[in-house]
Amino acid sequence: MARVSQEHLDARRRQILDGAAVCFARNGFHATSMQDVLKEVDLSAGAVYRYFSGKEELIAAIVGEVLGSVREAFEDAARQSPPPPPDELVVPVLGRTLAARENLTVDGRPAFPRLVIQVWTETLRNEELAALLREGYASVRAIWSRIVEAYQDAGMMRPDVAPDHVARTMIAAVMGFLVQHSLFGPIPVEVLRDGLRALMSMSDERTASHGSQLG
Amino acid sequence: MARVSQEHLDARRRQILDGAAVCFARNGFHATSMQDVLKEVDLSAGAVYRYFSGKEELIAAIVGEVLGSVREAFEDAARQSPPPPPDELVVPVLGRTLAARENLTVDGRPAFPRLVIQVWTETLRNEELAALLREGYASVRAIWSRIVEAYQDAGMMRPDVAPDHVARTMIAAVMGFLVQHSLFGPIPVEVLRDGLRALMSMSDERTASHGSQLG
DNA sequence: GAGCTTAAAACGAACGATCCTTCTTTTTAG
DNA sequence: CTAAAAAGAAGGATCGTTCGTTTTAAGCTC
Repeated sequence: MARVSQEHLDARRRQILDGAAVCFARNGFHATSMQDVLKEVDLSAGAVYRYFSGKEELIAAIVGEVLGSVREAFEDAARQSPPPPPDELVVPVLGRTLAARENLTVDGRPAFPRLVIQVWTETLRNEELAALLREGYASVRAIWSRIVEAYQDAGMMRPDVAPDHVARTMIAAVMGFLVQHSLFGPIPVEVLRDGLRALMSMSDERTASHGSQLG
Repeated sequence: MARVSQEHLDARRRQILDGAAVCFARNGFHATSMQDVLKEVDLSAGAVYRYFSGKEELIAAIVGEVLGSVREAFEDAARQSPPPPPDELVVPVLGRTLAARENLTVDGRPAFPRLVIQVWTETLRNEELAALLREGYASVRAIWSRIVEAYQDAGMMRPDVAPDHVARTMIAAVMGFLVQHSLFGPIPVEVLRDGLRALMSMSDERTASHGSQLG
């Protein structure tokens, strides 16, 4: 094809990104060869290298997309008003995250959660990508801290804990759930929701004095 | 050296494992070349291949050790009697995990948490290692479920949530904390402890009827 | 609108580099 | 002196990438 429509070019680029994403989710970035990718997307080297300057750029593009999707999932969930309690806040975050790129699968399982872990390891060796991750993390952390402050202001939560610490704890729970999802297969989101709900039911008797006027 | 003492053989094996672990924590298993490992441990190929049949076996050995250490950390913490509440249970788990292989560092930072993430990705592509991970996870999950049952039996936690769900949630929190530690640098364990403590202080008003007789 | 033109798009063989591993040689400890 | 341990050059395979060739589709001509 020559002098092809912009839509075709975009579709090709996406085709390559999707095929590469599947390969990377299956085997990781560096155990996946370019030949693997070429076979998966059913294109020749010449075709792929027209759209991406090399493997590095392909990886960077995918990492960027994945980080963006996760960040959006966290930020969108936090946009709800009024902010739902933690156990319910976690549902839309994971819902959106697990639904991301649902069309891409690795032996019948969604590829995206696997991709997330792979992306984490890649940020460990690529400072540029690490900076991107840090930026998104900082943003999410700040937004979620606001929600925690709301909990405290409403007397729903003891006020003597730094909101940031609670935010990081909640983010950790979501991350860990995502890991379990990747490593052990699909888990209903309700597992985490109910788990948090149960934790929330534990009256803390050691320093019980906080705003909630007990009925 | 010829006809060398058993201790020397053991020390060599450990030297190789430690050097390789640092390399793998830095760059991942498959972006690390054998030459990288050889340079790190300051040995020749002939020496290393006397102790390990190849890269694959080296990876498997390290993955096994890492999974074992993490599993021990989780199980040991659960052995405390009486079982501490979640926020305090989490402290020894992370303490032991973060202290594992503390002598190994990647540019000044502990290598072990990074290694954990790398291990996860490796289990995604190696069914044998995946089985090992599943086994350890199942064991930890069962043991932690017991602790949750104790919470419920003592009236500290609402009894209408499956203990396994709570166990998985707590494990998720620890895993996620570990991820944050790897990706963003050292975090005091108190962050997670206080975060959980705050969550535990949230009286769940929707279905408040559970055993704890509010004083 | 059929056929030709042409430049873009895709192909795929092949290159140098690097990979993991082997194997011969050298060194070393008992 | 001897056999184990370590060395390190080199083999074969595979890697990412390039580049000359072929195919294709949009535009032009008649």
